[in-house]
Amino acid sequence: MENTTEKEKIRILLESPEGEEILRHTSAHVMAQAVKELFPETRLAIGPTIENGFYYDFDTARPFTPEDLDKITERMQEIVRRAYPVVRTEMSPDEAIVFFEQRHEPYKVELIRDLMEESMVSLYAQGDFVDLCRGPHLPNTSMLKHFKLLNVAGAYWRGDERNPMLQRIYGTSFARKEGLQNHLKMLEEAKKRDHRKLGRELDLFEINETVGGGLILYHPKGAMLRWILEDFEKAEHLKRGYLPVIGPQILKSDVWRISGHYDYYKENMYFTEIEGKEYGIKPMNCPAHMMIFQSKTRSYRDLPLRFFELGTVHRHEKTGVLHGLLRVRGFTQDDAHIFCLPEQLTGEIIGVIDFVRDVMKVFGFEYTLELSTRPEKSIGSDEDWDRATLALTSALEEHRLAYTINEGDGAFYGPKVDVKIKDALGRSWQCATIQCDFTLPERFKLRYAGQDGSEHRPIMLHRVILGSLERFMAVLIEHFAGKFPVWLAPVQAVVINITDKQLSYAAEVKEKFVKAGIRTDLDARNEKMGYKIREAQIQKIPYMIIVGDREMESLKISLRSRDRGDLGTLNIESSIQDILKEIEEKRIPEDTMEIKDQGTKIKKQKIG
RNA sequence: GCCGAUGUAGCUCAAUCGGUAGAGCAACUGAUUUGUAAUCAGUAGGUUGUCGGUUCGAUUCCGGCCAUCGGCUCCA
Repeated sequence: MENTTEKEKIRILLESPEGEEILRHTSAHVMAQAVKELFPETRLAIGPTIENGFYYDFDTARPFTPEDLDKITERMQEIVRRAYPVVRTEMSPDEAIVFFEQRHEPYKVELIRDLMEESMVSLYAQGDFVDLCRGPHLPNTSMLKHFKLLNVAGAYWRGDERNPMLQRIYGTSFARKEGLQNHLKMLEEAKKRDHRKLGRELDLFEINETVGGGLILYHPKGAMLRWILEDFEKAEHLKRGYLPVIGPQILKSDVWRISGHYDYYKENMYFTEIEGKEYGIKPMNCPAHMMIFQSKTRSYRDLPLRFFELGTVHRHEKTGVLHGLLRVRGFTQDDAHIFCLPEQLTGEIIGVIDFVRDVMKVFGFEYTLELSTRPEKSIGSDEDWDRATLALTSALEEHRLAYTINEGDGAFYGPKVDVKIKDALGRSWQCATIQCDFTLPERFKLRYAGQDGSEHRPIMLHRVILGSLERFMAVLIEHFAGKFPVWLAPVQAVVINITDKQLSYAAEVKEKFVKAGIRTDLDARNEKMGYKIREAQIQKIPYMIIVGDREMESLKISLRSRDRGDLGTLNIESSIQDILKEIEEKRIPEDTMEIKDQGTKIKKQKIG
């Protein structure tokens, strides 16, 4: 028997991040054991831990059903009750191969073949179940308490689509009941905030089967939100010396040959034909910007030149990857290309990072920076790479910005800095990215006249701040759970009359708000006030302006805030001023940051 | 693209064993004139995703396609 202090110690250890990782790993083994007991013909593949959980891949005769998950859960609980000690043994890779061949586990054998240079491999056993595993594990299966199997999915062996598809079961496991409960609550909250659900409920946008997958129809309120973001972006870019440019939707394939897209990106592009000439619908904005740079002789005095475009691009994405506004086939990027002198590069990068900082502050996002360096498959000279990487790092260092390095994760044409923002549920999203590119200036033969009178190649940065407006809107919707700050709310206020008697006064009040520049509706329907308030709350309209006899007689209004409830009877003019101030300051509602969890889901989208 | 699930009214869902579909909300009409999250009554609304097969008869069974959802893969 363990004494209490010993138990206490173990409990504390298990609650640490490392402890929970071990716990989850053992959970995966217990699940595999349960599956083997219930379906002995199943072959084991791999079962690692992931953020907040674990999974195990199985090769099965038939896919698992939700009922199977229930059975597996029951059997897991039984295995926990059986309280098997978890025993580590070691053997040489050769012995291990024989061992797993005897047990008819071909995937394990394949894994061991990659470990042949090791002198020993470790195995963990609990009861009859033995798995190849580096460990460590819990000493006993009875220590598993709070776990739940979540879903089944197909997954390729070793993540390669040429390999057979296995059945993966995802689950989660925690040392404390509250941990599990919180996590499940977070998943539920994420479901409630799902931008696809809120997009319908708030009547922002739709994706229509007849129109096509991955193509967005913005409804008036969604389009309003887009406009607000676009106006904001235009103003911010003008403040920072960007010049507007606009390229066409289709460009002759000649351009795509120059840019390299015709060779490297063709399978993601759509093509059309005009009078026998092939045109490509743009998947990126850069070639048009290159052409505009090229359109006349440029001098070093013109640089830096910052071309900005809210550029709508179309990319062929496989049907299975489409996902609401997050992964679409047509989207608009807040795209810019900065052409500069070598000595301007660091300053320009800092300028973009500052830009990102300012913008993310406005929306209330925390973020982290990641530097991605040269990948194996890449083009350009070592000098170019070194110079560009140095420019990025020195910009980060000079600004004393914390960043992590993704070795070899850069674009094939240059290194990049990605910005990962973190939403109210702790999930991260990639939005902004800054990429150095030597290829395109080369391919388009861009040049400027230097101070020395000779021609030089400018350096170019691609960058987006919000990334794709579609994606950013999705993140905003989920981050705010549809309760947008007033400045972003498509409808900022709604006038609610109590009876028909106040209709004309209500219309007057609405006019005053509208004239002041506040997006205000009038709900003149013959419904009870409570009904209209309920509807406005559900529509997450920031302010409800209530007018009854009392307000009409005193020429006042009663104001109700979506977030703070009844604010009492107020003057029209001072209410307008207060709301305008809130809009001006782009104030963020306090309750946005409700639930935090470690859940991390990274969605990337390429820029051009 | 791959594995699995799903597709019924604008939305959320129901329909026993195969016998041509029903509710709530929304919409519309009428009554009601209301004080901080749902007033009452009535009316209308459907080629059950789509194409084909089996059957006397298909929302139901089978197959193809499309789309969506959960993943995988992909994401210059």
